[in-house]
Amino acid sequence: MAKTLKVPEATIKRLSIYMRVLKDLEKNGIEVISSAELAEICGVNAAQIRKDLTYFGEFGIRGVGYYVKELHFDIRKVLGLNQKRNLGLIGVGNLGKALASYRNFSDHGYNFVAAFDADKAKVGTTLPCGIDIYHIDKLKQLVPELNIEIAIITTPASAAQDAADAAIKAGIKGILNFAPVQISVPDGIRVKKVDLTTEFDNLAYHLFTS
Amino acid sequence: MAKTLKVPEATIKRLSIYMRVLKDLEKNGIEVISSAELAEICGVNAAQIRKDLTYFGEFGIRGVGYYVKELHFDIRKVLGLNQKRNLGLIGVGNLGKALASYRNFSDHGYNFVAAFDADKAKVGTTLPCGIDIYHIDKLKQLVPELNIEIAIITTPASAAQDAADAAIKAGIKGILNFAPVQISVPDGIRVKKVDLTTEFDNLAYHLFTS
DNA sequence: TGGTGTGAACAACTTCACAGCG
DNA sequence: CGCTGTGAAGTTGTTCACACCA
Repeated sequence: MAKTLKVPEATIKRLSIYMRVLKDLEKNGIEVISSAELAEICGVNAAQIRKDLTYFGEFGIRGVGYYVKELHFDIRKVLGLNQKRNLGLIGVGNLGKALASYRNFSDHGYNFVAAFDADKAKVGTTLPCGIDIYHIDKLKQLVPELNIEIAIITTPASAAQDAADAAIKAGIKGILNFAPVQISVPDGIRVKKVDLTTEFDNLAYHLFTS
Repeated sequence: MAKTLKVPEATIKRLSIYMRVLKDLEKNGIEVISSAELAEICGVNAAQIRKDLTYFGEFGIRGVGYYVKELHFDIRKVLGLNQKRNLGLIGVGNLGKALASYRNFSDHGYNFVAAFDADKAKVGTTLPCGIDIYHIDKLKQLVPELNIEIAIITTPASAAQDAADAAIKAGIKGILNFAPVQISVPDGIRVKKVDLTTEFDNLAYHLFTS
């Protein structure tokens, strides 16, 4: 019985992790798992897992645990990941190329369908992974045409805001921003920033301080 | 007057962001900034910034704000980022190569000094960015020799745990793990996992669910 | 019996509101 | 006067502990 209390942001993040682990367990033929065992693998508290799940319903069997395959399917559905998503890459540098060819994304239903760059020398060429590179001006046309839902920005910091503006004007609703700069967007558009340097800073702090 | 109350994890993460913004402001010749202005740029609450800073001392001037250059320096010091760090890359695939050549890291004092891989065909060659590739067996020797402090794991999931084990045996204390798998480590070793697929999942959830 | 589902206690983090200082 | 620094209030997220059920 799905309740519609507001779901903590932290819960959403963990569900995505549970899903990955369940997928793995399923592949290895594990059929049933308890919250305690799953917690151990995911590195979280067992009550946490049970509580996370109650936001969306009851999925377990008392005295037994959870059916791996079933729970995997249910979480998938809850997260809206039971369908493929088309991605557009904006900014074809080293990082962009690496992301576009990262197998793990397509394994999870995320497919790059086009790449965009301002550099005329790159436009018209094709990435090793088979994705064509278009000029940024083509966003407006290709976003609807190829049904691109999410833009991945891997431009230099100085070009990131323009890239975001162009993507939004073309109809993009979600952006994953790898450029080391905060970009501002109108209401209704969702941006996630992935700041790798921040991760280093954090690690360094914990390693070398006090 | 630095107090030694425990510092929230969330505060550490934000300090790293403030620092990046302050660095930028300094470059643009801004000399003074109020918590309200800085908050606006960072997308957080002004009181949050002031509170974050109180964990480490008093850095502002009432009625005025903060001296950009000074605050930048102080946060840098607090985070232990006032010195360079040597990184070792383990797993020379597309992602690894992209990270090693990412200018933004070296701009912030993080330098890749060696790369390691199990593939004999890669060993002995040099990356475009000038970093030599060694066999994983060389970790034990080169980690102390090159003073490598942090390992960046970009191997396939199946090789990540072995890579971590080897790095730890060689004396590494901090690991940034890009492989899509949870790795387990002994006490005293710090691991940060960067899970890019999770970021997509999160974005997709917010975009396409209720 | 053993493990889920969950209210209630607890802990962590954020925001408010204002005293106090430059 | 304006903006910092900070106790106190408010909010959000986590863990406990146990009733309940397969």
